[in-house]
Amino acid sequence: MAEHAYIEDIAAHVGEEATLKGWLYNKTDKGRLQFLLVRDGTGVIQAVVFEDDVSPEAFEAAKTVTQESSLIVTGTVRTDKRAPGGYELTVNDVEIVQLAEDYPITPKEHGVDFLMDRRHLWLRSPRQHAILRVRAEVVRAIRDWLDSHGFVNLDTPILTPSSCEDTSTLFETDYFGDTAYLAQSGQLYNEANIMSFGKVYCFGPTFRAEKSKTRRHLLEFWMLEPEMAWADLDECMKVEEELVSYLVQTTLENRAQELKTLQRDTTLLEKVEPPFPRITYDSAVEILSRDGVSIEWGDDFGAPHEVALAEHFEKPVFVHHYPTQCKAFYMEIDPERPEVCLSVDLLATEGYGEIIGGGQRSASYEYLEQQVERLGIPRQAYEWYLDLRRYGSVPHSGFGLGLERTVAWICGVKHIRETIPFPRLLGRMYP
RNA sequence: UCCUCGGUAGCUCAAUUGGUAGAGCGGCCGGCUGUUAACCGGCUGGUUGUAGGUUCAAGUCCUGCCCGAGGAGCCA
Repeated sequence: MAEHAYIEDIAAHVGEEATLKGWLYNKTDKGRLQFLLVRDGTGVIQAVVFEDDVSPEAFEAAKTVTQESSLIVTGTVRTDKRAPGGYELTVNDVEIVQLAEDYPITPKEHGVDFLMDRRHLWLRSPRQHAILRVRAEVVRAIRDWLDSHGFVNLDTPILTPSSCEDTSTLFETDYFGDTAYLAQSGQLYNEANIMSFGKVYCFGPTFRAEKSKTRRHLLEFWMLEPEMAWADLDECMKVEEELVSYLVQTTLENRAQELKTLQRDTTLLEKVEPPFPRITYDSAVEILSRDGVSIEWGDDFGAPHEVALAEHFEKPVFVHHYPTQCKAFYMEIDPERPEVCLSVDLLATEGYGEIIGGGQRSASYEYLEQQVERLGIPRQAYEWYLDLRRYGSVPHSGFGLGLERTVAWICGVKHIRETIPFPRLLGRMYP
């Protein structure tokens, strides 16, 4: 293919002739003057075609080209205050590569159902493009930060054997006669990995067959799970706030244009720096009862509680020491108060709720053995996990960060479905 | 799974107390050298989700079903 320029680099081509390859985003027909808004994945530029400047064939192409047709335009790059973006192409040739007919998504309003059925095309819209660029930035930042802070990336399996008492929230698949389940978490495997590598993380898709139908849930979502040997609850929180602050600040810096497209008010995001406020579950319950949001000690927080709590803070807030009964079986209990455990959730600002759940894991063979027995979990499936406490057990902590929830928060988008290219939702697996 | 709301033109919606189904956008034709979701004139558009029921008459009222949205629970 012949060399061509990209719109994001267009400033370097001012005064030169450039060839752009892309798609027609929109067009204004002024008769002898055609304004073509061309996008190429890296940006959008206005290409101006004047009848006297081009061949009759090229002008005809400009006049008849339709929304989302693929095209190649050649022209001189200029700065122009009248142009959206500040740069403009004075065209001397237009070639239609493929003429799109009746592209369904117009620049006007559409409903959710209509757009979701056309997700493969919706991805081209400026807003979706901006959100997914932010997603890619957050992913890059996650890896950058962890890789440069001593974490080893060791991904964990997606096909896993039955390992809990309740398989109702697991997707089931055939494993040559055995039953395999799609992973809900890589954490247990991470715990094995840290005993070899110290600090590790896995980052990949996880699956929950929950019949959740809310703006915060996907059946398939991406979760980052760092795990650290020799880290207690406090160190866990420090890593979380450092990481989250880095993600937010990096995105503010590198994706300012996209956040502007999304009309994101970044006032609160700019304040996201360590340390984050830390409150215990007990004081969270107190705050909530003062607010008149009913909660009984021992109950886990629902979405309304998380929103009400977060409203008291201008930064994400840690809630730690949850009741042991409402957290996972492997959480370390507080030696002073066994009714609470060394767990911590991070609640985002502005009503986005929980973006991280984690804490210190139990290092005790005896306690975990009891837990497995008490909950009626098949012991055989956990023998390897118990081994980790038999051969050099150490205090350790880790957490899971929901990528899509984090991206939704940073972008300020209402629904998580827009933060992943092809969301898997209750009752929706197409396209 | 439960609660609430909805389904009318390609899209977004309107349609009075049950009385001839409408607008904007899109598309098509024409006009314009500075448009920013352009504007101006014309044309094009319908098995009102589905199956029954009530009625002289149903988009409108009743019942079942299907589909969607918002919320709850659960969680990242």
